[in-house]
Amino acid sequence: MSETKLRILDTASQLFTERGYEMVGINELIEKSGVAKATFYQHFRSKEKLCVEWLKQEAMESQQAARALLDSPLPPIQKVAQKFDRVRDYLRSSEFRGCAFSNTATAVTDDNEVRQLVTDYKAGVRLFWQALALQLRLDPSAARALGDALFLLFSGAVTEAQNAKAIWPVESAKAAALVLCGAPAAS
Amino acid sequence: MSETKLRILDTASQLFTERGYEMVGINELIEKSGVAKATFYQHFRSKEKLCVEWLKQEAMESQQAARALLDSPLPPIQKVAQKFDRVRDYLRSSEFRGCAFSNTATAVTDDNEVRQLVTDYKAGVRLFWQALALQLRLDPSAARALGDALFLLFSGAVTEAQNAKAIWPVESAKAAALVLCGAPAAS
Amino acid sequence: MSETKLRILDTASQLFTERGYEMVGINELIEKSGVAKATFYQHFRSKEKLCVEWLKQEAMESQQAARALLDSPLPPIQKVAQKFDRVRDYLRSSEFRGCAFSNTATAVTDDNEVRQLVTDYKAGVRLFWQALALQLRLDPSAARALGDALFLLFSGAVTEAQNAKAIWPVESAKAAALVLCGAPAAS
Amino acid sequence: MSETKLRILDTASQLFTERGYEMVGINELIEKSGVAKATFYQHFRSKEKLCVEWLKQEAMESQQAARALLDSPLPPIQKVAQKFDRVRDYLRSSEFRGCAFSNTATAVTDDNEVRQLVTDYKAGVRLFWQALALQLRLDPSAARALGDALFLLFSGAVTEAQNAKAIWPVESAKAAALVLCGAPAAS
DNA sequence: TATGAATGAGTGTTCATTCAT
DNA sequence: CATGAATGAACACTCATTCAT
Repeated sequence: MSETKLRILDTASQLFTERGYEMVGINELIEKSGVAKATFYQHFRSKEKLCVEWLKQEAMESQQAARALLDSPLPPIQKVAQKFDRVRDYLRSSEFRGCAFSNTATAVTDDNEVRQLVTDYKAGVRLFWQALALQLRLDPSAARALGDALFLLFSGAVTEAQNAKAIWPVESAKAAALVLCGAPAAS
Repeated sequence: MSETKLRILDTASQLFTERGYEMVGINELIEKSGVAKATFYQHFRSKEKLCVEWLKQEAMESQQAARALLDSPLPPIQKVAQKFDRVRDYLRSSEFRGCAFSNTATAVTDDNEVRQLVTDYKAGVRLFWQALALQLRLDPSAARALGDALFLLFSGAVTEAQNAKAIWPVESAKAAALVLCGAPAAS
Repeated sequence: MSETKLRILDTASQLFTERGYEMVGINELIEKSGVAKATFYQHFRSKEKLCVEWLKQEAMESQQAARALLDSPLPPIQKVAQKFDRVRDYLRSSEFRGCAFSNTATAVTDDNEVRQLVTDYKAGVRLFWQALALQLRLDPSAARALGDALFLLFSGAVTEAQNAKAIWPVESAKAAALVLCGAPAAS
Repeated sequence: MSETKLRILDTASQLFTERGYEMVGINELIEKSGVAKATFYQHFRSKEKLCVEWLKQEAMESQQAARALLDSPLPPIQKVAQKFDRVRDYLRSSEFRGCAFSNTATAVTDDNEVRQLVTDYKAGVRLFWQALALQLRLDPSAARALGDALFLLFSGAVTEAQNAKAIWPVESAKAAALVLCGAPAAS
């Protein structure tokens, strides 16, 4: 990937994260990237393709972090706690902009490459939580149920932190998650 | 409220719900409403004001349903179940478009009347879940924690049902909610 | 003239004077007048007709004042001075909005009732200055020349006071006018 | 300056001069210029910025002519006469559209870049007349007074030529100007 | 006479995209 | 590989005016 293309992608990542896919125009994007408009279109066939590449990159990074956490030697219950702590830090640092995938999905039509990407990404995240739940309990059926519950708690926490511009949803969700995992409730 | 204004508001409600606030232009809106552009602007000072009226109406209906459920003679645990069942039916009927408030919030800048409306609405929903939790347990502190957990599970279920275009998140969230409420787990 | 019509005309007079004919919309006009839109159009066939009635009224008042000044027992040279003093006071009180007729003429097409009104009004003003000049000197030809000069000085003073948002053009024009009239120059 | 931008500016100059800044819409402008709307906005950030560029160009040309006249070896009294003769020719050729700066000032709000441009331009013209007066008389104070008188006579002549669609105001003002300059009156 | 509701034609501006070089 | 210039279609919004009652 050329240095120019990377610079555009970085700029896009920053702007899309900050304000959302459709609140960022091509003009601002190329200006902040320092490239000409035609140069942009040489690297990305359309704004939507740029969005796709951005989300693919985000998905890759997210999946690597997820795998690393799964493979780490921490006790599973602490992995759960860490996941919430990390998103708390991320939300604080990003002015509570929430989940890039969920947010972007609201801005595109249904029969759309971006939509498919979101669906696939979310399916992957769900699998992560189920795998993590498997590390907690041996019964596969119960693990799936617990994993889904944790996934949904986590998703709700991110969404409502974005809506409230506050961190309490993450803390509350973390507490509930630990309860569901069988840990003694924190005060 | 005049019949024309109601017709515009109904059209807007449908289009905004289906495709989101900023994916719907004034031109389409007035065409589908069957009114002239100037007629629209005689009833709504701006597109954003229309959005505000739409969300206010949605909030009112939602709050009335919430109050009715709280006041109903059902056992509290069944009220929790019903809440999830209702959103399941709604999501099915609306092609999984998710929460109008969360979705709209992603499409507006931060210092904005719409944003405030979303924040206020969500605060109201949170209070609903806490009140419902209070009907389950006597300890107010535990009730608040449970209420928040249910609120976040519910929110996550709606978000991920929208992302997956599937109903399983609602069912899974409902099951987890019942577990948190102390009910014996359903299969 | 009905009381309603008068109220509209008064409001128009104020708004047109303050901001100019085309910077004032019908909507603002009827709102500030406190009448319904259809009521406005019952009294004035169009915005342009309103403009015509406004200018006619302005012209009448102006001509009455001019006649009164001509007929007053003051020494002619003092009448000249007074004319400049009065416009100075008017400009100060109106935030230097200048001549309603000249300003309005710039905002309408050429083959237009308003344009004709402006032309006629200005011809009247020119005659006023010539009549005043006649009171100063007996030679009719020289009086016409002096009258025109005073007319143009006066017009330039009003225009440039408006452009500069300052009163000096009126004072300078007055001084030059007095010189032209044969008075000893003021310092 | 690109050829396209120049074409737009030329078209604007012509239309604004003929009918005034706000009587000319962007649509007509681009159609007469033969460019697409977006092309226009690539060259001018707004209609107002176009106006600014137009007036700046007009001001530059005017100032160059003024300087050239001041520097010419003509007797000062003939420079005065020439100034009036030139504006007479211009008014005839432009259907008596008058002063672009004065006319435009009536069409914009007060706290406005265009307004400032007008004020500055007019201050420059005033200085021109004062400088010209200085070439006639040695006493600086009297020169300032004479310069202002000539400036206002000139301005009034242009305004009233526009209102009357006639050339006599320029001729009368010229005659008066020569009188003020101490020349023997022309018939 | 007075009005509330409706309108067609326009305003200035921005969008993502393409072309010729 | 990069660019400056151009574009059609859409954007949200306002204009002066008219209609039915």
